[in-house]
Amino acid sequence: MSPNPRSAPRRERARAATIDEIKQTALALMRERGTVEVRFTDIARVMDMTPPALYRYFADRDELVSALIKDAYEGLGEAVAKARAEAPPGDIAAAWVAAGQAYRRWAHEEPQQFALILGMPLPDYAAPPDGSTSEAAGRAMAQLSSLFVEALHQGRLGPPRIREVHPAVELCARIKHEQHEVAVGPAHFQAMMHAWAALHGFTSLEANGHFAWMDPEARDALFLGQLRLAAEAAGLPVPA
Amino acid sequence: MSPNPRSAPRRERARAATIDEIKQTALALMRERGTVEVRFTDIARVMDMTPPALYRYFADRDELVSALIKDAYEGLGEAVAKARAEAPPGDIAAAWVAAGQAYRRWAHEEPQQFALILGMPLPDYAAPPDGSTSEAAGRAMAQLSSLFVEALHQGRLGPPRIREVHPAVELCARIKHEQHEVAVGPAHFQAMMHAWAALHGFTSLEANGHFAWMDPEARDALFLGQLRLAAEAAGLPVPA
DNA sequence: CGTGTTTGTTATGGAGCTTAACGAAGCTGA
DNA sequence: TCAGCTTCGTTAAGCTCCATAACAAACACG
Repeated sequence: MSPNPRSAPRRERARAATIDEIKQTALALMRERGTVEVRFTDIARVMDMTPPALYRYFADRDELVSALIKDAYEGLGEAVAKARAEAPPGDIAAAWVAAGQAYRRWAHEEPQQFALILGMPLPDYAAPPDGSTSEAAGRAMAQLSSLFVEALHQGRLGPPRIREVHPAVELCARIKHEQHEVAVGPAHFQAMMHAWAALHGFTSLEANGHFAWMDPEARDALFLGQLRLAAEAAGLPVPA
Repeated sequence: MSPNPRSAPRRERARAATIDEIKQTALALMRERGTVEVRFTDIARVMDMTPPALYRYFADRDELVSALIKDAYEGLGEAVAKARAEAPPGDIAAAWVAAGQAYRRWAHEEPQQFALILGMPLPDYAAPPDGSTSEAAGRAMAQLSSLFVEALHQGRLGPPRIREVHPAVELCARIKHEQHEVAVGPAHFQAMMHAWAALHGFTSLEANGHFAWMDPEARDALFLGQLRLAAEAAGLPVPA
């Protein structure tokens, strides 16, 4: 064992650390400038490197952005999952509020990342080829779906306030059900989508500054109202 | 009147036409490439001009984008107003559906313009200094508000499904009321915001491709369900 | 017509992305 | 230890685009 047997992994770790530093620097610059645009030149300058050096780690700028998008998907998913896990166990209403607040808070704190994954898709970014077209959609649905399942098991899932489920929607629900992505019936599937849309709408408008004329306290209250309304319509226990 | 007395206006008209052509070309390129980015070089090439010529009409690229944003505000506002006007007069439910469908259709047909005004704001674009921070928000509110007023006058505006209105929200509603931007009470003000958020959430998710895995027919049905739910919660007549 | 304005051109500079060519450092194995 | 390979960084250079400057043509108007 003349050299270090972990020498190769060490180099890999250094590489991983550099990749991470690049991404973190890119995020910091995005936050600083309030844009999703990011210049290789700036990243290099902050990192005390020359721009071409970055090409050892990312083939081009799009590849960096793709990596940032992937991270953002995970970041949002984790934030929501963590909030749900930290809510009082068994309390569906609290879990729904916690998840919604996490979604909103993440969007508010990371508007650039939020725009990256849920705003207009980049022209050339291809979703990771591992299946799911939109990972964020998948995660959101999974989080929501499990909430409904938990409520069902507790016998606290009421009928959603939906007049009738259109056959096409029912078909979609069945497909999702067979893919084990959604474990509830068609009516609750539709209710889930409505709840997600309402949550996302408020979040998106607020994150993009269209509620800036409102008092923060009013925004908070309004958001809670939106969550209550969605829960009520979906047949979930209504938060206090 | 040796030359044409309207000769000066003629030149102005030519200028206006060129400005319009630049903007239309920019929009066409945005649609074609699926981006909000637009290159002066490309616009000039399409218009058989050289890039510097464009600087006779717009000081820089940001000024062009600002003009496009302003147009987009108007485009969305007009689309919604037109749809409302064409709905059967006096039928609140139909008007709500028509307005919502117009909002959704416009976002679907012009995702770039939609992103421009309701997506992440550009870093350096300053809202037109004539007051309203977000014109789109103002227009949307005005459209919604007038819908509620009409329902009220018809005696068909029920109580919104809202438990209690938070004092901060009530204050916001009063301010808006005094500014003559919203002519309904606090509870219905809150209901309006909820309705707008739900409408916008579905529209935004769909326009950004996050419902692409769904059948178009299912999306249509889902959207209608969302509108019904929002109307019901707001105390508006519920569409059929 | 002659003058000043408008609108276009070509020439030029500067910034950013990206590739190519090269050098320094570190791992690897005799 | 030392030669060879890989990795990582540099400098040099080309391309594209934004933007300004300087200049030429078209045009309104007295």
